[in-house]
Order: sequence, then C-alpha cells, then structure tokens
Amino acid sequence: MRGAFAGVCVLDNPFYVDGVYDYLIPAEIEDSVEPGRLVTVPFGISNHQRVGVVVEVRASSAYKDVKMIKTLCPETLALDAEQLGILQFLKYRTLSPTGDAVRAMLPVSAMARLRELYAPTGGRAGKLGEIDRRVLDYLLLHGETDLATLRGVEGLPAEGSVRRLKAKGLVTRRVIFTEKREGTAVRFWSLAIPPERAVEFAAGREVEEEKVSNLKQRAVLSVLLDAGEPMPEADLCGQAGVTVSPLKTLERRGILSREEKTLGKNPYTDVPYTGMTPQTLNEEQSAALETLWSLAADDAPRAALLQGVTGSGKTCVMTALIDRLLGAGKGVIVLLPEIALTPQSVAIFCARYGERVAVIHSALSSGERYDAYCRIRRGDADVVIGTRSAIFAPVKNLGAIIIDEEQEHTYKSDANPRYHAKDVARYRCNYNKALMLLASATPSLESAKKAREGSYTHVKLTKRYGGVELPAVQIVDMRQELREGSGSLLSRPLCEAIGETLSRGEQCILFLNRRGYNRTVSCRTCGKPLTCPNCSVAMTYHTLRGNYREGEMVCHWCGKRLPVPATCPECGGEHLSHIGFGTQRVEEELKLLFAGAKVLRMDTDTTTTKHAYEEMLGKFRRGEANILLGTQMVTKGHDFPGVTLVGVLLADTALYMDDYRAGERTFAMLTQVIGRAGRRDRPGRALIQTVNPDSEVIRLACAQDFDQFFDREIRLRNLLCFPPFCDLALITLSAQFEQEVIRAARHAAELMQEMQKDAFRDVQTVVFGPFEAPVYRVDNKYRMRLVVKCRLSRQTYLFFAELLTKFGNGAGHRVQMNLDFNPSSL
DNA sequence: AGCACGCCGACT
DNA sequence: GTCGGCGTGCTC
Repeated sequence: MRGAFAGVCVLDNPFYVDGVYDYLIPAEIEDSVEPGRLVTVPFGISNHQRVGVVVEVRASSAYKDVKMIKTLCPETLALDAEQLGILQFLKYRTLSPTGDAVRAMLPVSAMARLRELYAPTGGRAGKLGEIDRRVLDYLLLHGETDLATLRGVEGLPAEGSVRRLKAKGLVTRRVIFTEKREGTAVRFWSLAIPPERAVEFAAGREVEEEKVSNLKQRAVLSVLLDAGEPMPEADLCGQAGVTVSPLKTLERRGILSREEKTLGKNPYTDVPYTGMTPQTLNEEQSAALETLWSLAADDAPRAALLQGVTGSGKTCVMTALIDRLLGAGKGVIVLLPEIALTPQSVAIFCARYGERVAVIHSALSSGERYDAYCRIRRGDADVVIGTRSAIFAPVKNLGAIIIDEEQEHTYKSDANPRYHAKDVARYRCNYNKALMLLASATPSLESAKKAREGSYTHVKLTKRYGGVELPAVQIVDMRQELREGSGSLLSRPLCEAIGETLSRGEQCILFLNRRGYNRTVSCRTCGKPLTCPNCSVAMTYHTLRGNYREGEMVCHWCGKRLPVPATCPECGGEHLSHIGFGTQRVEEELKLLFAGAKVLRMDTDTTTTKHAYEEMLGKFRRGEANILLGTQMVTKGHDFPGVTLVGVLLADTALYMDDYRAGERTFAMLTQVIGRAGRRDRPGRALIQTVNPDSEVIRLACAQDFDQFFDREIRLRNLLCFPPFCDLALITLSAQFEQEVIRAARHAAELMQEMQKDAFRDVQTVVFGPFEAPVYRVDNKYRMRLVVKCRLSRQTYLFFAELLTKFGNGAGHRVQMNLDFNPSSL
C-alpha cells in the first residue's frame, strides 16, 4: 500500500511561505506520483493552480482539510533522486525558495511549456479601464484563452490586465502543461528504397514498371541522393525548390520515409579542430594522469587540484582522464568560464568524443537547451561541456566533474539561487563517489589552502609543454609618465617594443583592465589608491544624490565613510586623481604612432555578438592584424602562435578594486596575460606598466611565483579576517521608499542582535552597516546593505533562514531582503 | 506573493 | 448608512 498523501513544495512561493504542503493523491495517478514529480495543485484561498514538486509520499497527513493534486506533469520534467538531493542542498545553502532552485536545475524551456489560461467568470463588470475592457470582451467572445495568444491578439500588456481582472474576480486562471514539443522537433526525410533504384527514378527512367515522371519529385530524389543521408525537411524542400507536397506523394508511393527527430543539433560539431593535441604525455603529465585516475577510479568521493603553469598541457591530462572514465562507463562534466568556451576549446572535445558531447552555454536557444537536457538525461550524451549552469546536467553515472580556471568568479551565481558551482560539484561528487577536479594556473586562495592542508590532492605540472620558455618580463614605472600629465598609456619602452615587434612582422597583444573605472581615487605622486583604514581595500568614490561636489569615500566592506582628502594620506602629494582610461583612446594613439599597423580593438563595445568576437579572434590568429587591444577577453586560453609581445597597459586598475580579492585577481590576470607571449620557436616578451612598480603582487606575478604570492596573501587574509578565514554574508534590502529601506535595514540589524541573545547565542557574527549599496538606486529602488562576517555552519544557515522568515513576515512585504553568501563581488 | 478579513474616513 | 483605503495574517 502506497501513501495517499504527497508532500509538495509549491514553486514561486517566497521563502517564508516555502514549506511542504500536504495534498491528496487522486487514485488514478497514485502509482505515478513519487518524489521528484512535478504536479499542479490548488493553492491558497484563491485556489489558483500552481506548479509544485513532490518531495515525499506518505500514508497520512496531520491536516484535515487537505486539497487534491490537480494534474501530473510529464515524466521528462521529473527530478531523479540525485536532483532532489541537489534541490535540497541548493535550498539549504543559498536559502532561496524552491521555485528559484528548481528553475536553475531544469532547462527553462521545459518550464516554459506551462501555459497560463484565462477564462471569464461571467461576473458583473463595474468600471474598467480601456485595455481591461478590451481584454475582457475578447475573453467573453472567445472563451478561455492562452496568455500568449491574448498578448498577441491585443498587442497590449495583457499580463497587467488579466491580473487586474483576476483581482476583481472577473476572470480565473488555470495553469496547464502542454505535452506538445514546440519548435524543436525536426522532421527528417530519407530514401525508403535502395539508392541504385532512386538514381534511375531521379533520371526519369523506368525500373520494374515503375517510374517517377513528376519533375519536382525527381528533384527531391536527386537532392536526397546528393546528400547521401537523411535530410531535415526544411533543407530538402529548400534545395529542391519544392513544398512538402511532393515529399508526401513520394512517401505514399513508398519511395521516401520520414522520421521525427528531436535530437538537438550540436552547434559546435562542425568546427574543425585545427590545433594540435599531443597524443603522448610527457613524464610529468603521465604521473599526474595516474594520480588523478587512481582517485577517480576509487570508490569514494575525492577532490584534487591540478595546478599547472600556462602551457603545461593541463588539457591533455584532462582529456586523457576523460578517455579512461568513458572507458569505464562513467560520465563527465567539464565547466569552463564563459569567455573560455570558444569553438576552439569545444572542438577539442567534439573531435574526440563526437555525438557524446553536449555543450551548454548562455547562447543556446531554449529549444537547444531542452534538447541537450534530454540527450543527457537519456544517457545519449555523457560528456558535458559548459558554463556554470552545466553543473546541473543530469549526467548518468557521473565519474568526475572538472572545473577549469577554478578561480574564476563567474562560477558563483549572482542571481537567485546564489550558488557556487564548486559547492554543487562537491555535493554531486559526494553523491556519486566521483572526483572533483579543479584546474588552474593560479588557483583561488581557498582551493590552494585546501590543497596545502591536504583535503584536496595537489597535482602539479611545472614544465611548459615542448620546453617553451616563459617570456622575459619588464616592469615599466608609469608614475613619471602620469606626473608629466601626458596621460598617455603608451610609455616609451612599450612604444619601442611595439615598434620592434611590428618590424619583425610579429604580433602583439595589449591588455587594459577596465574594472575599477573612475570610481577609485589615487595619488598621482606615489600611485597609491585611497584605502580603507579598517579593511585595506580601495575605497570607492560616491556621489550623494547625484551631487558631484558632495562626494565622499566609502568602504564597501565595513561601510566606513571619509571625506575626500585634499592631499594623499600616504605621501602628502597634492594631486589626487580618479583613474580610468578607455580602450578607444588607446586605439587612436596606436593608429597615430604606428601608421600602417592594423589594430583590432576588442571590448564590450566592439563585440556585441558572440559571432563578432569569434571573427575577431580568427582574424588575429590568421595574422590579418598586428595589434590586438582589449579587455579581459584577450587573456583567456587562446593560442596565438604569432604573438611575441604582450603589454599590460595598467596593471594597477585591478589592484584598485574595492575588494579584498583585488590582489588575487591582479595576480591571476597578470600571470595569464604574460603566458600569452611567445610560443614554441620564438621567445616572448612582456611589458607590465604600473604606477606601483614595487608592489609585491605585481613583482610576484611577473616572476610567476604562485607559492610566494600565496604565502603573502594568506597571511594578509588571516590578519584581516577575510575568507578563507571567515565567511561573508551580504544582506541587501531594497524598496521604493528611501526612509523605509533605511528603517528596514536598522530593523534587520536589531533583529539579528535579538536573535543572538537567545536561540542563536552560539552563532558568532560581526555585523557591518547598514550602509548604502555601491549603486544606491537601481530600478527606482533604494538599496541598503549589511555585511556579516561569520562562519557558515548548520546553525548559521538556520540563523539566516530565520532572519529571512521573520523579516518577510513582519515588514508588510514592501521591503525585500536578499541574501548572498560569499558574494563574488560587491 | 496573493488574497481575504477587518477596521477607519469620504461619498451615493 | 456603504465603498474602499491598506494593516494583519494565512496558505496543506
């Protein structure tokens, strides 16, 4: 006897309403309802249909007025046991509601297959607005209508209308699932007869008293014969210049057959892989592979850090490991940062594993995303390459999760649920007894620390592949240049180096980091940024209520405010400046100085589409330009064989970031950029321009000395108590009215204090703020913040969960509270 | 979030 | 006397 009641989490309930609700299971679907299934249920006083996920099935309920499940959603949308576990994990670790968590895990198009239907109730309509009137009239005339249709017919903001009408009780809402696949199903046509016979038909000749005389039908046959394989209907019709009608005739005659294929196209399979994958591993790589394989094959969850200098062939080790895992019948997920997920990097995997690869990235259409999801779920694809969200891919029998460039902050989600892909990876690896492999040339301090302490197996690759030497690095002191007020970012040494490189017919990359643009204040004399006395991070210039004169310096971590000083607190220099240079200006200068040189500028302005970006990189690789000038984009794993000079125009901009990770990011960025210069036969050269020539971080990055950088940085973090020595919780409050937000922020702070007096006395916190968010007003809402230093433990999560609940229940819903644990930036 | 219940001010 | 403002509280 199975249970007659289902515990259901209703999607789109806010956090403080997000409990498990009991529902009766209708007898006719009793056998199908099990944990993980999506259902629709009536909810609340209005009994509107909502979507929910079944989390348990029981024989009894403690409630007496239990409502009944309305419908069961398709099986393809059901969560399996592992996904249910991930769901609970996400909810617990990010304190986000079920709806947000489920939506992160399922492909959006699957959820979009929910349709909202509205029907008139026949109630007496009082005074109505023009639009509402028309919407209601339409409904009265046509009966129950889909929201999308309503939108299309009226060309009006129908959402608002139906909402108002519903509020007045004039219409009802119903949510249903459409079983039909929309848009992605492709019909394929193929020959149902031997090709020899088809050739005769196509030529108009008779075979065994049968003949195709219709010209259009013959055209279809020859196109299909040319292709030599089943063709999508659209292609076939297009190339033969016919409609579907001749195809159907041929099908009736038994000459053609059709097939509905739902297999999504893999947009990357047609990119030829041109680079070289060395088939043989060197000694160091082989040793690394054996270590990793022993961990992966082991019947216990494992974690390892693969740390290899740029060009040491981390990718070779990874693919060799994947080969073995696939051989053992295991699946793999490989995460890459968005900008590293290029056709080139994907082609390495596609060329090797072909149709077994599923690529998941932000440029996929919702249909493609859904197809990829289904292919993985069916087990047709067992190698998943993708960005952050690919961590949820329902890979069967997961053997390993590889996170490349693991220090990248893009692995942390900055929208609900605010999860870190690494945390989800660890959960999934534990569940599957799989290996979590973090790879990087410059690991995050957190990971490096764990590797040192032994909780991650530390695997190092120290030799550059093929014995390529690291470029010679030269530091250029920019203080002089800036003091002279030339304001140019092209120093004399750099210009000379560019000239020499161009004259040899070689290429250069110039890198300009635009983060921190114009928001920090630094001294022109000593080059030091204005830093917070408490946190030693750069302070940020704030204009108050748009008044530029009344600006002040604010620390985003502790909230400290200081007036903008007249002189530099470090050296007494009188010239303080806001720093910030654009790539555009540098481009102009380059064109002026090096007439005839072809400059490619690559930044967010010139690479609006992913396509434009690929094209630029292709152009540069083929040698159609001499200088590539760009932002972060130019630093990632692209192999440019012709580049012998790399210039960093201002290494300090990242250092000035108002973040305790500024040093870490500067180090990683510089190390990567330097690694871009010089491959194989030609020696490379790197010039680093800076106004802090004696900065430890810059010096160590130039020497590519991670270990020393780590020692120095970890000491600093320990001293100031920043992660990984504590955790940070960022509480953001937002609302339309300024006074309300300010009051709510104080209230939140008091609430925390009170809670810590009794039930949560053992939760240790240090609360900073409340203070204004860096961008105080967004979307007509004011935003206040609290930064809480704490240690995330079971008790701490409960503490914040209760804070969210108490706050949500109390404040009349007008002020929103948002929580982000260990945010990637402020 | 939604929605209803419920208790106070300006209107047919 | 009632319509409707939004404060408060509940949703299996």
